[in-house]
Amino acid sequence: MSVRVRFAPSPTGYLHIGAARTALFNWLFARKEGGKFLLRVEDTDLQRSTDESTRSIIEGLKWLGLADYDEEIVFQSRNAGKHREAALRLVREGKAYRDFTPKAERGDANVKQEIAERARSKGAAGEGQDQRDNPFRDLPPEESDARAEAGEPFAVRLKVEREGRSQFEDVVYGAQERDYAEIEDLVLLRSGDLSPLYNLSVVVDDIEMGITHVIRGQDHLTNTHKQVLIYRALGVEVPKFAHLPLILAPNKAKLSKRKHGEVVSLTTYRDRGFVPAAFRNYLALLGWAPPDDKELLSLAELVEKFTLEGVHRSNAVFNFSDTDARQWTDQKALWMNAEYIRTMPLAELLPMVRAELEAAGLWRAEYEEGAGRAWLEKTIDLIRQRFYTLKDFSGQGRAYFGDEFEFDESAVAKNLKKEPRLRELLPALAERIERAEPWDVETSEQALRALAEEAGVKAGLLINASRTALTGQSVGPSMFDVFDVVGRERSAKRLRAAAALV
RNA sequence: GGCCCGUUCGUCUAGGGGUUAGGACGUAGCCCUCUCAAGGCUAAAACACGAGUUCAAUUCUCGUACGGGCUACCA
Repeated sequence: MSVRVRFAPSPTGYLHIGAARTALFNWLFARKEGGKFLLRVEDTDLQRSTDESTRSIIEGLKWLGLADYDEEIVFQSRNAGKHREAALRLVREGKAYRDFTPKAERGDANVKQEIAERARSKGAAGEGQDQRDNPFRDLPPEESDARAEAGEPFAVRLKVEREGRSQFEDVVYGAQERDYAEIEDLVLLRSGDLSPLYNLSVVVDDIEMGITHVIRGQDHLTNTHKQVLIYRALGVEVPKFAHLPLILAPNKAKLSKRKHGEVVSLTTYRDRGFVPAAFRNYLALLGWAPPDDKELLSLAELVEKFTLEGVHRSNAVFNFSDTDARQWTDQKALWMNAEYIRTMPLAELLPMVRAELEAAGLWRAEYEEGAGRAWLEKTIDLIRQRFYTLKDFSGQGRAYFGDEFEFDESAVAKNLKKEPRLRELLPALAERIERAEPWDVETSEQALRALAEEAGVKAGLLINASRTALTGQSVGPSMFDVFDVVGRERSAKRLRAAAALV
Protein backbone atom coordinates (compact mmCIF):
# COMPACT_ATOMS: atom_id res chain seq x y z
CA MET A 1 0.00 0.00 0.00
CA SER A 2 1.39 3.37 -0.88
CA VAL A 3 2.19 5.80 1.87
CA ARG A 4 -0.29 8.52 2.81
CA VAL A 5 0.49 10.92 5.61
CA ARG A 6 -1.11 14.07 6.86
CA PHE A 7 -0.21 17.20 8.74
CA ALA A 8 -3.15 18.07 10.96
CA PRO A 9 -2.81 21.41 12.73
CA SER A 10 -5.60 23.05 14.64
CA PRO A 11 -6.04 26.63 13.51
CA THR A 12 -5.92 28.33 16.87
CA GLY A 13 -2.99 30.63 16.23
CA TYR A 14 0.14 31.00 14.20
CA LEU A 15 2.19 28.03 13.07
CA HIS A 16 4.29 26.84 15.99
CA ILE A 17 7.82 25.75 15.10
CA GLY A 18 7.14 22.36 16.65
CA ALA A 19 4.17 21.94 14.37
CA ALA A 20 6.27 23.15 11.46
CA ARG A 21 8.78 20.43 12.20
CA THR A 22 6.00 17.85 12.35
CA ALA A 23 4.84 19.05 8.95
CA LEU A 24 8.39 18.83 7.63
CA PHE A 25 8.89 15.27 8.84
CA ASN A 26 5.57 14.20 7.36
CA TRP A 27 6.50 15.85 4.11
CA LEU A 28 9.99 14.34 4.02
CA PHE A 29 8.63 10.90 4.73
CA ALA A 30 5.98 11.19 2.02
CA ARG A 31 8.44 12.42 -0.56
CA LYS A 32 10.99 9.81 0.40
CA GLU A 33 8.47 7.01 0.09
CA GLY A 34 6.84 8.39 -3.01
CA GLY A 35 3.61 8.77 -1.06
CA LYS A 36 1.03 11.47 -0.56
CA PHE A 37 1.31 14.40 1.81
CA LEU A 38 -2.07 15.71 2.90
CA LEU A 39 -3.25 18.64 4.94
CA ARG A 40 -6.14 18.50 7.36
CA VAL A 41 -7.27 21.48 9.33
CA GLU A 42 -8.61 20.35 12.70
CA ASP A 43 -11.08 23.12 13.24
CA THR A 44 -13.60 21.29 15.38
CA ASP A 45 -13.11 23.71 18.23
CA LEU A 46 -15.19 26.44 16.64
CA GLN A 47 -14.63 28.77 19.57
CA ARG A 48 -10.88 28.95 19.08
CA SER A 49 -10.48 28.24 15.38
CA THR A 50 -10.11 31.15 13.01
CA ASP A 51 -9.79 31.47 9.26
CA GLU A 52 -6.88 33.75 9.83
CA SER A 53 -4.99 31.00 11.62
CA THR A 54 -5.72 28.65 8.77
CA ARG A 55 -4.35 31.17 6.31
CA SER A 56 -1.27 31.78 8.37
CA ILE A 57 -0.58 28.06 8.69
CA ILE A 58 -0.81 27.60 4.95
CA GLU A 59 1.40 30.63 4.47
CA GLY A 60 3.93 29.15 6.83
CA LEU A 61 3.95 25.87 4.93
CA LYS A 62 4.38 27.79 1.73
CA TRP A 63 7.31 29.68 3.17
CA LEU A 64 8.97 26.41 4.16
CA GLY A 65 8.31 24.97 0.73
CA LEU A 66 5.92 22.33 2.03
CA ALA A 67 2.67 23.62 0.62
CA ASP A 68 2.51 21.17 -2.25
CA TYR A 69 0.03 18.90 -0.49
CA ASP A 70 -1.25 16.31 -2.85
CA GLU A 71 -4.99 16.56 -2.34
CA GLU A 72 -7.62 19.08 -1.35
CA ILE A 73 -7.33 20.39 2.18
CA VAL A 74 -9.70 18.57 4.50
CA PHE A 75 -11.54 20.66 7.04
CA GLN A 76 -12.40 18.45 9.94
CA SER A 77 -15.47 20.42 10.97
CA ARG A 78 -17.13 19.52 7.69
CA ASN A 79 -16.93 15.83 8.54
CA ALA A 80 -18.79 16.05 11.83
CA GLY A 81 -21.70 14.14 10.35
CA LYS A 82 -19.50 11.20 9.47
CA HIS A 83 -17.91 11.22 12.87
CA ARG A 84 -21.30 11.16 14.56
CA GLU A 85 -22.51 8.40 12.29
CA ALA A 86 -19.52 6.25 13.17
CA ALA A 87 -20.12 6.70 16.88
CA LEU A 88 -23.81 5.95 16.56
CA ARG A 89 -22.96 2.84 14.63
CA LEU A 90 -20.79 1.72 17.54
CA VAL A 91 -23.76 2.27 19.85
CA ARG A 92 -25.90 0.03 17.65
CA GLU A 93 -23.19 -2.60 17.65
CA GLY A 94 -22.90 -2.45 21.41
CA LYS A 95 -19.34 -1.18 21.30
CA ALA A 96 -20.30 2.20 22.66
CA TYR A 97 -23.14 3.30 24.90
CA ARG A 98 -25.31 6.28 25.68
CA ASP A 99 -24.46 8.01 28.90
CA PHE A 100 -27.52 9.77 30.27
CA THR A 101 -25.76 11.23 33.28
CA PRO A 102 -27.27 14.69 33.77
CA LYS A 103 -25.06 17.69 33.38
CA ALA A 104 -25.29 18.64 37.04
CA GLU A 105 -23.57 15.45 38.10
CA ARG A 106 -20.75 15.70 35.66
CA GLY A 107 -18.73 18.41 37.28
CA ASP A 108 -16.60 19.09 34.22
CA ALA A 109 -16.60 22.80 34.91
CA ASN A 110 -13.01 23.05 35.96
CA VAL A 111 -11.02 20.21 34.53
CA LYS A 112 -7.57 21.38 35.52
CA GLN A 113 -8.74 21.55 39.08
CA GLU A 114 -10.22 18.12 38.80
CA ILE A 115 -6.93 16.71 37.62
CA ALA A 116 -5.19 18.36 40.54
CA GLU A 117 -7.69 16.92 42.97
CA ARG A 118 -7.25 13.54 41.46
CA ALA A 119 -3.52 13.87 42.01
CA ARG A 120 -4.08 14.56 45.68
CA SER A 121 -6.41 11.66 46.31
CA LYS A 122 -4.13 8.67 46.17
CA GLY A 123 -5.26 5.28 45.12
CA ALA A 124 -7.78 6.29 42.53
CA ALA A 125 -7.11 3.89 39.72
CA GLY A 126 -6.93 5.05 36.15
CA GLU A 127 -8.20 8.25 34.73
CA GLY A 128 -11.03 10.07 36.38
CA GLN A 129 -13.80 8.04 37.86
CA ASP A 130 -13.92 4.53 36.60
CA GLN A 131 -16.57 4.81 33.94
CA ARG A 132 -17.00 1.10 34.03
CA ASP A 133 -19.08 1.77 37.11
CA ASN A 134 -21.24 3.93 34.93
CA PRO A 135 -24.79 2.64 35.38
CA PHE A 136 -25.55 3.36 31.75
CA ARG A 137 -22.73 1.19 30.45
CA ASP A 138 -24.87 -1.92 30.57
CA LEU A 139 -28.26 -0.39 30.11
CA PRO A 140 -30.38 -2.75 27.97
CA PRO A 141 -30.39 -1.49 24.36
CA GLU A 142 -34.16 -1.17 24.28
CA GLU A 143 -34.22 1.06 27.32
CA SER A 144 -31.33 3.13 25.97
CA ASP A 145 -33.12 3.53 22.65
CA ALA A 146 -36.38 4.41 24.36
CA ARG A 147 -34.84 7.11 26.51
CA ALA A 148 -33.01 8.55 23.53
CA GLU A 149 -36.20 8.63 21.50
CA ALA A 150 -37.95 10.32 24.38
CA GLY A 151 -35.50 13.15 23.93
CA GLU A 152 -33.35 12.61 26.96
CA PRO A 153 -29.90 14.09 26.33
CA PHE A 154 -26.95 11.75 26.29
CA ALA A 155 -23.27 11.55 25.49
CA VAL A 156 -21.79 8.57 23.71
CA ARG A 157 -18.92 6.74 25.35
CA LEU A 158 -16.73 3.98 24.04
CA LYS A 159 -17.05 0.75 25.97
CA VAL A 160 -13.50 -0.08 26.97
CA GLU A 161 -12.95 -3.67 28.10
CA ARG A 162 -12.46 -4.29 31.77
CA GLU A 163 -9.40 -6.45 31.51
CA GLY A 164 -6.47 -6.72 29.22
CA ARG A 165 -3.93 -4.44 27.67
CA SER A 166 -3.92 -2.18 24.69
CA GLN A 167 -0.84 -2.36 22.56
CA PHE A 168 0.63 -0.91 19.42
CA GLU A 169 4.00 -0.55 17.84
CA ASP A 170 5.40 2.94 17.49
CA VAL A 171 7.98 3.36 14.76
CA VAL A 172 9.99 5.72 16.93
CA TYR A 173 9.22 4.68 20.50
CA GLY A 174 8.84 0.96 20.00
CA ALA A 175 6.27 -1.35 21.57
CA GLN A 176 3.67 0.49 23.62
CA GLU A 177 1.39 -1.10 26.18
CA ARG A 178 -1.26 0.27 28.41
CA ASP A 179 -3.61 -1.44 30.75
CA TYR A 180 -7.28 -1.08 29.85
CA ALA A 181 -7.82 -0.20 33.49
CA GLU A 182 -5.86 2.98 32.78
CA ILE A 183 -8.22 4.00 30.05
CA GLU A 184 -11.59 5.43 30.82
CA ASP A 185 -14.69 4.96 28.72
CA LEU A 186 -13.87 7.97 26.64
CA VAL A 187 -16.57 10.27 25.37
CA LEU A 188 -17.04 10.10 21.62
CA LEU A 189 -19.99 12.44 21.26
CA ARG A 190 -20.89 15.33 23.52
CA SER A 191 -24.27 15.23 25.18
CA GLY A 192 -26.82 17.54 23.68
CA ASP A 193 -25.65 18.34 20.18
CA LEU A 194 -23.81 15.03 19.79
CA SER A 195 -20.81 16.85 18.41
CA PRO A 196 -17.76 14.63 18.00
CA LEU A 197 -14.69 14.85 20.20
CA TYR A 198 -11.10 14.95 19.07
CA ASN A 199 -10.12 11.29 19.39
CA LEU A 200 -13.12 10.15 17.38
CA SER A 201 -12.72 12.80 14.70
CA VAL A 202 -9.05 12.08 14.19
CA VAL A 203 -9.60 8.39 13.78
CA VAL A 204 -12.56 8.66 11.46
CA ASP A 205 -10.82 11.24 9.31
CA ASP A 206 -7.60 9.28 9.17
CA ILE A 207 -9.57 6.25 8.05
CA GLU A 208 -11.48 8.32 5.54
CA MET A 209 -8.28 9.81 4.15
CA GLY A 210 -6.58 6.44 3.96
CA ILE A 211 -3.73 7.54 6.20
CA THR A 212 -1.08 4.85 6.49
CA HIS A 213 1.36 6.58 8.84
CA VAL A 214 0.40 8.93 11.62
CA ILE A 215 3.42 11.11 12.31
CA ARG A 216 2.86 13.61 15.10
CA GLY A 217 4.20 14.99 18.35
CA GLN A 218 4.98 12.77 21.29
CA ASP A 219 2.33 14.57 23.33
CA HIS A 220 -0.15 12.26 21.60
CA LEU A 221 1.65 9.06 22.49
CA THR A 222 -0.43 8.09 25.51
CA ASN A 223 -3.72 8.98 23.88
CA THR A 224 -2.88 6.83 20.91
CA HIS A 225 -4.13 3.86 22.89
CA LYS A 226 -7.57 5.43 22.94
CA GLN A 227 -7.45 5.92 19.21
CA VAL A 228 -6.31 2.34 18.65
CA LEU A 229 -9.36 1.26 20.61
CA ILE A 230 -11.57 3.27 18.29
CA TYR A 231 -9.95 1.80 15.19
CA ARG A 232 -10.52 -1.69 16.56
CA ALA A 233 -14.13 -0.96 17.49
CA LEU A 234 -14.69 0.35 14.01
CA GLY A 235 -13.19 -2.86 12.68
CA VAL A 236 -10.46 -1.10 10.76
CA GLU A 237 -6.78 -1.83 10.53
CA VAL A 238 -4.70 0.62 12.55
CA PRO A 239 -2.13 2.71 10.72
CA LYS A 240 1.51 2.88 11.70
CA PHE A 241 2.29 5.45 14.33
CA ALA A 242 5.47 7.47 14.60
CA HIS A 243 5.67 9.95 17.45
CA LEU A 244 8.20 12.73 17.41
CA PRO A 245 10.17 14.05 20.39
CA LEU A 246 9.04 17.44 21.61
CA ILE A 247 10.84 20.73 21.25
CA LEU A 248 11.49 22.26 24.65
CA ALA A 249 12.36 25.75 25.88
CA PRO A 250 15.73 26.29 27.62
CA ASN A 251 14.04 25.70 30.97
CA LYS A 252 12.93 22.31 29.62
CA ALA A 253 9.28 23.20 29.55
CA LYS A 254 7.21 22.59 26.47
CA LEU A 255 7.66 25.48 24.09
CA SER A 256 4.49 27.51 24.25
CA LYS A 257 3.30 30.69 22.65
CA ARG A 258 1.94 32.03 25.87
CA LYS A 259 5.12 31.62 27.85
CA HIS A 260 7.80 32.00 25.23
CA GLY A 261 6.31 34.45 22.80
CA GLU A 262 7.38 35.10 19.27
CA VAL A 263 10.39 32.76 19.14
CA VAL A 264 8.00 29.85 18.74
CA SER A 265 6.17 31.38 15.79
CA LEU A 266 7.34 30.45 12.35
CA THR A 267 6.37 33.87 11.02
CA THR A 268 8.94 35.43 13.31
CA TYR A 269 11.69 33.77 11.35
CA ARG A 270 10.28 34.97 8.09
CA ASP A 271 9.90 38.50 9.46
CA ARG A 272 13.36 38.60 10.95
CA GLY A 273 15.15 37.69 7.78
CA PHE A 274 15.56 33.97 7.73
CA VAL A 275 16.12 32.14 4.49
CA PRO A 276 13.43 29.44 4.38
CA ALA A 277 15.86 26.72 3.35
CA ALA A 278 18.11 27.55 6.28
CA PHE A 279 15.36 27.39 8.85
CA ARG A 280 14.01 24.21 7.32
CA ASN A 281 17.48 22.69 7.47
CA TYR A 282 17.80 23.66 11.12
CA LEU A 283 14.35 22.28 11.96
CA ALA A 284 15.19 18.97 10.32
CA LEU A 285 18.08 18.55 12.73
CA LEU A 286 15.88 18.88 15.80
CA GLY A 287 15.01 15.34 16.77
CA TRP A 288 16.56 13.72 13.77
CA ALA A 289 20.11 13.32 12.50
CA PRO A 290 21.43 12.15 9.16
CA PRO A 291 23.49 8.97 9.07
CA ASP A 292 26.66 10.95 8.45
CA ASP A 293 28.11 14.14 9.88
CA LYS A 294 26.81 16.40 7.16
CA GLU A 295 24.52 19.05 8.57
CA LEU A 296 24.05 21.49 5.73
CA LEU A 297 21.45 19.65 3.69
CA SER A 298 19.39 20.67 0.73
CA LEU A 299 15.76 19.62 0.53
CA ALA A 300 16.70 16.87 -1.91
CA GLU A 301 19.37 15.60 0.45
CA LEU A 302 16.96 15.67 3.36
CA VAL A 303 14.49 13.62 1.38
CA GLU A 304 17.19 11.18 0.42
CA LYS A 305 18.53 10.71 3.95
CA PHE A 306 15.37 10.94 6.00
CA THR A 307 14.10 7.89 7.81
CA LEU A 308 11.63 7.53 10.67
CA GLU A 309 14.12 5.18 12.28
CA GLY A 310 16.59 8.05 12.46
CA VAL A 311 14.20 10.05 14.64
CA HIS A 312 15.16 9.94 18.27
CA ARG A 313 13.20 9.63 21.44
CA SER A 314 14.57 12.36 23.66
CA ASN A 315 13.19 15.85 23.54
CA ALA A 316 15.31 18.63 22.07
CA VAL A 317 15.94 21.97 23.72
CA PHE A 318 15.55 25.00 21.56
CA ASN A 319 18.21 27.25 22.97
CA PHE A 320 17.59 30.95 23.17
CA SER A 321 17.70 33.76 25.66
CA ASP A 322 15.06 36.37 26.28
CA THR A 323 17.52 38.71 27.94
CA ASP A 324 20.26 38.70 25.31
CA ALA A 325 19.07 40.20 22.03
CA ARG A 326 21.91 38.58 20.13
CA GLN A 327 20.57 35.21 21.18
CA TRP A 328 16.93 35.90 20.49
CA THR A 329 16.81 32.47 18.86
CA ASP A 330 19.00 29.39 18.76
CA GLN A 331 22.58 30.28 17.80
CA LYS A 332 22.89 27.34 15.52
CA ALA A 333 19.85 28.43 13.57
CA LEU A 334 21.36 31.89 13.22
CA TRP A 335 24.69 30.44 12.14
CA MET A 336 22.98 28.24 9.60
CA ASN A 337 21.10 31.20 8.19
CA ALA A 338 24.38 33.10 7.76
CA GLU A 339 25.87 30.06 6.11
CA TYR A 340 23.00 29.91 3.64
CA ILE A 341 23.16 33.63 2.94
CA ARG A 342 26.82 33.55 2.05
CA THR A 343 26.91 30.27 0.15
CA MET A 344 23.60 29.86 -1.62
CA PRO A 345 23.42 30.58 -5.35
CA LEU A 346 23.17 34.32 -5.85
CA ALA A 347 20.22 33.85 -8.17
CA GLU A 348 18.24 32.30 -5.33
CA LEU A 349 19.26 34.91 -2.81
CA LEU A 350 18.52 37.88 -5.05
CA PRO A 351 14.72 37.77 -4.88
CA MET A 352 14.87 37.66 -1.09
CA VAL A 353 17.24 40.61 -0.96
CA ARG A 354 15.03 42.44 -3.38
CA ALA A 355 12.01 41.94 -1.15
CA GLU A 356 14.00 43.23 1.78
CA LEU A 357 15.26 46.30 -0.08
CA GLU A 358 11.80 47.03 -1.39
CA ALA A 359 10.34 46.84 2.08
CA ALA A 360 12.99 49.27 3.26
CA GLY A 361 12.45 51.62 0.35
CA LEU A 362 15.95 51.01 -0.96
CA TRP A 363 15.12 49.26 -4.20
CA ARG A 364 15.76 51.14 -7.46
CA ALA A 365 14.42 50.44 -10.90
CA GLU A 366 17.95 50.40 -12.32
CA TYR A 367 18.63 47.19 -10.39
CA GLU A 368 16.30 45.34 -12.73
CA GLU A 369 18.75 44.85 -15.57
CA GLY A 370 21.93 45.87 -17.34
CA ALA A 371 24.71 47.66 -15.51
CA GLY A 372 22.55 48.32 -12.48
CA ARG A 373 21.82 44.64 -12.23
CA ALA A 374 25.48 43.72 -12.54
CA TRP A 375 26.35 46.23 -9.84
CA LEU A 376 23.64 44.86 -7.57
CA GLU A 377 24.90 41.33 -7.94
CA LYS A 378 28.48 42.29 -7.29
CA THR A 379 27.51 44.31 -4.25
CA ILE A 380 25.31 41.66 -2.73
CA ASP A 381 27.92 39.03 -3.30
CA LEU A 382 30.43 41.24 -1.53
CA ILE A 383 28.42 42.19 1.53
CA ARG A 384 26.58 38.94 2.09
CA GLN A 385 29.75 37.34 3.38
CA ARG A 386 29.26 39.02 6.74
CA PHE A 387 25.50 38.94 7.12
CA TYR A 388 23.40 36.82 9.40
CA THR A 389 19.91 37.63 8.23
CA LEU A 390 18.20 39.19 5.25
CA LYS A 391 17.52 42.20 7.46
CA ASP A 392 21.21 43.03 7.36
CA PHE A 393 20.95 44.04 3.73
CA SER A 394 18.79 47.00 4.66
CA GLY A 395 20.48 47.51 8.03
CA GLN A 396 24.24 47.16 7.98
CA GLY A 397 24.11 47.22 4.20
CA ARG A 398 22.18 50.45 3.96
CA ALA A 399 25.10 52.63 2.87
CA TYR A 400 25.59 50.55 -0.24
CA PHE A 401 22.10 51.20 -1.53
CA GLY A 402 21.51 54.79 -0.57
CA ASP A 403 23.21 57.92 0.65
CA GLU A 404 21.23 58.14 3.82
CA PHE A 405 22.81 56.01 6.47
CA GLU A 406 23.79 56.40 10.08
CA PHE A 407 27.25 56.65 11.52
CA ASP A 408 28.04 54.26 14.27
CA GLU A 409 29.31 56.36 17.15
CA SER A 410 32.02 54.03 18.26
CA ALA A 411 33.22 53.69 14.67
CA VAL A 412 33.49 57.46 14.35
CA ALA A 413 35.36 57.68 17.63
CA LYS A 414 37.72 54.88 16.75
CA ASN A 415 38.41 55.57 13.11
CA LEU A 416 37.87 59.30 12.59
CA LYS A 417 38.19 61.29 15.78
CA LYS A 418 41.35 59.59 16.90
CA GLU A 419 43.58 61.28 14.33
CA PRO A 420 43.14 65.06 13.68
CA ARG A 421 45.23 64.85 10.53
CA LEU A 422 42.37 63.02 8.90
CA ARG A 423 40.68 66.41 8.53
CA GLU A 424 43.15 67.10 5.75
CA LEU A 425 43.91 63.55 4.70
CA LEU A 426 40.35 62.62 3.90
CA PRO A 427 39.81 65.40 1.32
CA ALA A 428 43.26 64.64 -0.05
CA LEU A 429 42.30 61.02 -0.47
CA ALA A 430 39.09 62.09 -2.17
CA GLU A 431 41.10 64.01 -4.71
CA ARG A 432 43.43 61.09 -5.41
CA ILE A 433 40.49 58.80 -5.81
CA GLU A 434 38.91 61.11 -8.31
CA ARG A 435 42.10 61.01 -10.33
CA ALA A 436 42.66 57.24 -10.18
CA GLU A 437 42.73 55.82 -13.72
CA PRO A 438 41.31 53.48 -14.65
CA TRP A 439 38.88 53.33 -11.73
CA ASP A 440 39.19 49.87 -10.15
CA VAL A 441 40.22 47.97 -7.05
CA GLU A 442 43.94 48.21 -7.87
CA THR A 443 44.12 51.92 -8.65
CA SER A 444 42.17 52.94 -5.57
CA GLU A 445 44.53 50.86 -3.46
CA GLN A 446 47.57 52.42 -5.13
CA ALA A 447 46.16 55.89 -4.64
CA LEU A 448 45.49 55.32 -0.97
CA ARG A 449 48.82 53.68 -0.21
CA ALA A 450 50.71 56.38 -2.04
CA LEU A 451 49.00 59.08 -0.01
CA ALA A 452 49.69 57.20 3.21
CA GLU A 453 53.36 56.95 2.40
CA GLU A 454 53.69 60.57 1.43
CA ALA A 455 51.89 61.70 4.54
CA GLY A 456 53.89 59.31 6.68
CA VAL A 457 50.88 57.52 8.13
CA LYS A 458 49.96 53.87 8.15
CA ALA A 459 47.74 52.75 5.31
CA GLY A 460 45.46 51.22 7.92
CA LEU A 461 44.65 54.67 9.26
CA LEU A 462 43.27 55.77 5.92
CA ILE A 463 41.64 52.45 5.25
CA ASN A 464 39.74 52.34 8.50
CA ALA A 465 38.81 55.99 8.28
CA SER A 466 37.54 55.42 4.76
CA ARG A 467 35.45 52.48 5.86
CA THR A 468 33.69 54.60 8.42
CA ALA A 469 33.42 57.52 6.02
CA LEU A 470 31.83 55.40 3.33
CA THR A 471 29.67 53.02 5.33
CA GLY A 472 29.32 54.57 8.75
CA GLN A 473 30.74 51.44 10.27
CA SER A 474 34.00 50.07 11.58
CA VAL A 475 33.53 46.66 10.06
CA GLY A 476 32.91 45.49 6.54
CA PRO A 477 34.44 44.05 3.42
CA SER A 478 37.90 44.77 2.14
CA MET A 479 38.08 48.56 1.75
CA PHE A 480 39.07 48.60 -1.89
CA ASP A 481 36.11 46.44 -2.76
CA VAL A 482 33.97 48.94 -0.91
CA PHE A 483 35.44 51.84 -2.93
CA ASP A 484 34.74 49.88 -6.06
CA VAL A 485 31.16 49.15 -5.25
CA VAL A 486 30.29 52.53 -3.74
CA GLY A 487 31.79 54.18 -6.82
CA ARG A 488 34.25 56.93 -7.47
CA GLU A 489 32.02 59.98 -7.07
CA ARG A 490 30.09 58.74 -4.10
CA SER A 491 33.31 57.66 -2.41
CA ALA A 492 34.96 61.03 -2.88
CA LYS A 493 31.85 62.80 -1.66
CA ARG A 494 31.61 60.70 1.47
CA LEU A 495 35.31 61.10 2.22
CA ARG A 496 34.99 64.88 2.10
CA ALA A 497 31.82 64.85 4.16
CA ALA A 498 33.47 62.68 6.78
CA ALA A 499 36.27 65.22 7.27
CA ALA A 500 33.71 67.25 9.17
CA LEU A 501 33.25 64.42 11.64
CA VAL A 502 36.91 64.29 12.61
C1' G B 1 -1.24 10.84 42.53
C1' G B 2 -1.35 7.16 38.38
C1' C B 3 0.33 5.66 33.63
C1' C B 4 3.78 6.43 29.73
C1' C B 5 8.41 8.40 27.65
C1' G B 6 13.27 10.06 28.16
C1' U B 7 18.63 11.19 30.26
C1' U B 8 26.24 11.46 25.90
C1' C B 9 30.09 18.40 26.17
C1' G B 10 26.21 24.86 27.72
C1' U B 11 22.92 23.47 23.11
C1' C B 12 21.92 20.11 18.66
C1' U B 13 23.86 15.29 18.17
C1' A B 14 27.24 10.50 16.47
C1' G B 15 28.46 6.10 18.63
C1' G B 16 27.69 1.54 21.09
C1' G B 17 30.22 -4.36 25.55
C1' G B 18 37.06 -3.13 24.87
C1' U B 19 37.09 4.10 21.26
C1' U B 20 42.45 9.13 22.93
C1' A B 21 33.81 8.89 23.43
C1' G B 22 33.43 11.70 17.09
C1' G B 23 30.99 16.08 14.66
C1' A B 24 28.24 20.89 14.63
C1' C B 25 26.83 25.61 17.11
C1' G B 26 28.60 28.61 20.89
C1' U B 27 33.13 29.93 23.91
C1' A B 28 38.70 30.79 24.21
C1' G B 29 43.52 31.07 21.79
C1' C B 30 46.76 31.17 17.46
C1' C B 31 47.41 31.89 12.06
C1' C B 32 45.73 34.97 7.98
C1' U B 33 44.81 40.37 7.85
C1' C B 34 43.19 47.29 6.28
C1' U B 35 38.56 46.30 10.18
C1' C B 36 35.03 42.60 10.91
C1' A B 37 33.63 38.14 9.21
C1' A B 38 34.90 33.79 6.49
C1' G B 39 38.78 30.11 6.33
C1' G B 40 42.83 27.10 8.70
C1' C B 41 44.84 25.14 13.27
C1' U B 42 44.29 24.38 18.55
C1' A B 43 41.93 24.31 23.42
C1' A B 44 38.33 23.88 27.38
C1' A B 45 33.77 21.04 27.51
C1' A B 46 29.75 15.12 28.14
C1' C B 47 28.22 9.23 28.88
C1' A B 48 22.78 11.61 35.77
C1' C B 49 23.55 8.22 40.11
C1' G B 50 23.63 3.20 42.44
C1' A B 51 23.51 -1.89 42.02
C1' G B 52 23.62 -6.32 38.86
C1' U B 53 25.37 -9.26 34.40
C1' U B 54 30.37 -9.70 32.28
C1' C B 55 37.23 -10.81 31.93
C1' A B 56 35.31 -5.84 30.53
C1' A B 57 29.96 -1.45 30.83
C1' U B 58 28.95 4.92 28.61
C1' U B 59 26.63 0.83 25.73
C1' C B 60 22.67 -4.75 28.47
C1' U B 61 19.19 -5.40 33.13
C1' C B 62 17.03 -3.44 37.52
C1' G B 63 16.42 0.47 40.78
C1' U B 64 16.98 5.78 42.26
C1' A B 65 17.12 10.79 40.90
C1' C B 66 15.90 14.35 37.52
C1' G B 67 13.18 16.08 33.20
C1' G B 68 9.03 15.65 29.94
C1' G B 69 4.15 13.97 28.23
C1' C B 70 -0.73 12.30 29.17
C1' U B 71 -4.50 11.84 32.57
C1' A B 72 -11.47 16.98 29.66
C1' C B 73 -18.32 16.12 27.14
C1' C B 74 -9.98 20.76 24.68
C1' A B 75 -7.34 19.88 20.25
